[in-house]
Amino acid sequence: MQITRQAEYAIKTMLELARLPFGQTLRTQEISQRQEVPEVFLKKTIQLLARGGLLATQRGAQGGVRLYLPADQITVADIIEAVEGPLAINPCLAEGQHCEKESFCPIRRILWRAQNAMKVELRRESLQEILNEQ
Amino acid sequence: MQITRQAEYAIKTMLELARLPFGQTLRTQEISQRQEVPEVFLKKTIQLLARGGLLATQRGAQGGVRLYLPADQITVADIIEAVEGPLAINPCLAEGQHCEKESFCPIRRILWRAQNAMKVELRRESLQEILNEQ
DNA sequence: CATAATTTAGACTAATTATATCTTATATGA
DNA sequence: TCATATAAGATATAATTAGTCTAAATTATG
Repeated sequence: MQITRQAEYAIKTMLELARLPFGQTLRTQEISQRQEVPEVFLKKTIQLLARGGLLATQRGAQGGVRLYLPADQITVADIIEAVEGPLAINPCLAEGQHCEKESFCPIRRILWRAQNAMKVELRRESLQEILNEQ
Repeated sequence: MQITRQAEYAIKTMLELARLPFGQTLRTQEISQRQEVPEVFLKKTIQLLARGGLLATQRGAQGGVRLYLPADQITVADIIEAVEGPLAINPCLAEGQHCEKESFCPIRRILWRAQNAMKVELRRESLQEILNEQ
């Protein structure tokens, strides 16, 4: 019932980048040091975020990572989904999933409500708003 | 971000028992067949529920498993906690946990809200109410 | 008291998921 | 065009979760 460590690292990374003026890059190494996450592992995490359309990466000297969208257009839900896949607390509740017991399964209904309540919160605020709150 | 398969089996088991008049027992084998969960694994799950104070078990002939409390006093949150431990979407958010960054960590605040919203839903209805809804 | 039914307990295996490392490809600037 | 910085991709290791098997303990019943 926990998000993965990788998802946590991803959120930290995105927040770190969201503090910069939009468009500015940071090296993975720098992020890893500031947020105290293992660098090589962070690179893989960044790959997932890039594939998910949340980060732009640039190789080579002067390269690095930057947000693909402005911080007011990204939510924590987006980040978790980019790293873990669909936000679902049970396989049968992932979007696009159907179960033949769906119509009468009492578990599905209660879990769906819980999942939905959680999603609503994770989508409520953008990274920008989260940082402004402090 | 998912509950474990074991937690799902546990919820199914508890709902199956909640359909019976309070005090009535069912054999593990019977539950496993009705709910289509592997029997030997279900036994382990039942142990956890019994240790968590949710089930009473009785060995021997005519033995079996029954609810320890009436179905209107049990929530899905109770069941998940008995099987998985504290309901937390990140280690730092488990009850009793403290983190020195707590006061200013932006991740903690947003995740806490999401976790709380989910918990509220999982505690909103008793097993009795869940079954009555159908 | 003997027997059969049934759960308990623990060790073990297999599968899946998470984490970490190593190698390759690409971009930049001298 | 070469050396270096940097991310991408592939592979290996570790941890967790899921499931099985065996033996022992408990209880009801004849």
